[in-house]
Amino acid sequence: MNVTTPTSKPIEKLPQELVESTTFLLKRLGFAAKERSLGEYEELGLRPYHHAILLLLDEGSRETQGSIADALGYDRGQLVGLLDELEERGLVERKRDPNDRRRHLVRLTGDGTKTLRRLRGIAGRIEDDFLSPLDDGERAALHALLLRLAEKHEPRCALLPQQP
Amino acid sequence: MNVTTPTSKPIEKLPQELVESTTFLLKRLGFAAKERSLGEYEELGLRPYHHAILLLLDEGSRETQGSIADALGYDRGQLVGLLDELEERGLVERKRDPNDRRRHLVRLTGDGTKTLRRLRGIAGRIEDDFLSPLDDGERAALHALLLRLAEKHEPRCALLPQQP
DNA sequence: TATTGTTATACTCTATAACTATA
DNA sequence: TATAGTTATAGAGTATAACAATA
Repeated sequence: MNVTTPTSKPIEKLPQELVESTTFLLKRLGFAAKERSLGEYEELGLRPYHHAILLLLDEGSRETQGSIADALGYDRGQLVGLLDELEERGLVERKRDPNDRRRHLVRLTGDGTKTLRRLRGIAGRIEDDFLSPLDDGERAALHALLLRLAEKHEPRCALLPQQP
Repeated sequence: MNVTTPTSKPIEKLPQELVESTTFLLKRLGFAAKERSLGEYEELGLRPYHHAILLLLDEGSRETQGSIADALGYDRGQLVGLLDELEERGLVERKRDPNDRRRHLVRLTGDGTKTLRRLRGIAGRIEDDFLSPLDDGERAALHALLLRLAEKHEPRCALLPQQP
């Protein structure tokens, strides 16, 4: 459902109760951020999913497909297609793990590193534009609050080990 | 892509750069909030879209389909199906506007009001659980910050008229 | 001719599960 | 038998545009 484009006419207001709901704002802003990202990444023919994969590979050299999927929370079947697209463009390489021939080891290529640099630039611009209504202190405060929520709802975001 | 269910195994960490990105956290948390809402609303056979429509009708008695779509940012074609579902359950009524027979006037029924009460209860519980890592002051601070962003990215959320 | 609501279509996303090859 | 990766399929969600009635 297209929720992004404001009408040009006098703007009809959302119900007050929705605007007062923090989870509603999170849903709408998350959607807006996603739409923005999809649009900006399009110039490289990639999506945020690809960026996340390249970032992960850039951090810890070689990963198996299963560990990539687990770390990013992606479905393994979906990951195959994403890696196919990255491999076709020569941004990553897959090769069999000689120790366990069921596994594929994936790694960044030189072109992948270059493309990652461009993606970082795009992502940085999106971040800065999206947060432009806030000053630096407010941005830090928002990030800290979101991180607290993410530790509960997205445990992969946790900075420190969970205490159950 | 299934991003909700944490694995039971030792949790693989997301790339640090993603966790440090506020827009990334907004996307993930917005998605998590959406999934949570969809699940909880299921017991009534409804979705958050229906809740938003009922809230809008509850605020300002009779609305045309076009004004509902504009206020909520929904596609008009999609709204038809949502209203069909609400009408089948007897939660809203549609009738032609005698002044302009192209228009349909939509209003809440008594059952609609009752169901809205139950939806408010569900939404309140979701809100409280989702924000449970934060105390009251932190929740207010987060809401205020998100509202600032929403005024830019979702003008319908604006509390005061825009100054262009 | 423009607008309101409706319907139909197509396209994207994603969830599921069957399949292979290795272990 | 269980696991890693692959492939195929179906379903939900949504965007687009054609359409009928009315202005």
